Amino acid sequence: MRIVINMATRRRTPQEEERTSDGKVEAQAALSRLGSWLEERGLKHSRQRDVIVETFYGMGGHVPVDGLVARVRSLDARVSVATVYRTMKLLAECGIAVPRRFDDGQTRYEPATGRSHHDHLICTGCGRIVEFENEKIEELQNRVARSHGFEVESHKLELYGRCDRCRRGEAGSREARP
Amino acid sequence: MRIVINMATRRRTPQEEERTSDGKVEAQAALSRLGSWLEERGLKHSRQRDVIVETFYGMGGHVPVDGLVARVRSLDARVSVATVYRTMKLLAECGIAVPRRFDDGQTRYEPATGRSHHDHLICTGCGRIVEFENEKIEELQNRVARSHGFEVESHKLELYGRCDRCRRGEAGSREARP
DNA sequence: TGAGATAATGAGAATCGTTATCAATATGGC
DNA sequence: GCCATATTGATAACGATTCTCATTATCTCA
Ligand SMILES: [Mn+2]
Ligand SMILES: [Mn+2]
Ligand SMILES: [Zn+2]
Ligand SMILES: [Zn+2]
Repeated sequence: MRIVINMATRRRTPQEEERTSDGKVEAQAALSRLGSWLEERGLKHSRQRDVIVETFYGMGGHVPVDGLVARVRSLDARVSVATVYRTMKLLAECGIAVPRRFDDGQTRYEPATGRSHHDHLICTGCGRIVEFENEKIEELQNRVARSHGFEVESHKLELYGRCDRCRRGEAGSREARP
Repeated sequence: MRIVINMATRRRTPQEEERTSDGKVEAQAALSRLGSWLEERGLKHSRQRDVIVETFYGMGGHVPVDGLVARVRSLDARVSVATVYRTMKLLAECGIAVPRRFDDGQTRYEPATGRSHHDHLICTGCGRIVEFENEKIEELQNRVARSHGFEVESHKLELYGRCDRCRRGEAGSREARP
């Protein structure tokens, strides 16, 4: 077995993340990170920000804002949509969440703490989203960009298709169809 | 020199297309293709569809709908936005135009006739859009998808970064900033 | 050529996701 | 607790696109 500190601190792959994350510890880390980020720039804490962060981390995956609003409101019915949108923007700014816009015109957020860059496979049947990393593709992207005089700052790579489950006729849907 | 028929009929690369397309001949081809497509399903053709197709092909590149509307209206001020949207959807359906949604929330269309699949480099400085094809990336995409049980139907690959011109400080803008 | 059937159009209302406005409220340092 | 000010909630506004529906154009066939 490896040294525990090592296991805990290195970046996890998407697959590992999916297996190990239960939301609770991640949420705590995110909250304290948000806390110091806010203090550094003279901003204030709030009850609703805490609720939103905890709920967000509790949901996991690629969370659409309206879904998050619904879940948050089941805990505190007075939280407004505006606050949820504002808070998720904050989380993106301070590196706690990453916004994703797939092809269905709504922004989803996914937890970012301790996770590495990855791209997405999206099932056009059931909406399932699978993450992958491919160093070779990234390398080729940089190469083709440079050959056209570009320096890549970011990229978007989404593969749309049918997952194995859907090709067999089942219609399981764990993530809402995007 | 190669045989002329061969040069004229094979699919052109993005770069060749950019150099050779003047819009006029392409527009004629597109119009007749649209004509038979409409007749095949008992639809009618119309003055405004002709104007829209001609204008669209005259503009070239990656045309935002509002830009197309403006240009069309300079020829016929009565054409409504609804008609332009409807027509562009038609053109997409019959394979004359391809819709593209880059990261600025508006749909652009590009001419599709006789062009091959390609992806895009987008300059975050001036909005310039450069097209590229990379067979190796496509191959790797299929491979990674299959390894996760997916069969790719379509994909989106966009590389965002700064072009050579912009990195040198110029701010030339041939395509509107997306 | 003209009537009838129906597809297409134009104007504007409606939609959707998101952001802006602004008065009311909460927070944090003193 | 007080005050300055950051945050909130309710709702209006927004931009892109689609929908509605009454009017108009196109096509077919006599
Ligand atoms: Mn992800
Ligand atoms: Mn293109
Ligand atoms: Zn599926
Ligand atoms: Zn540029």
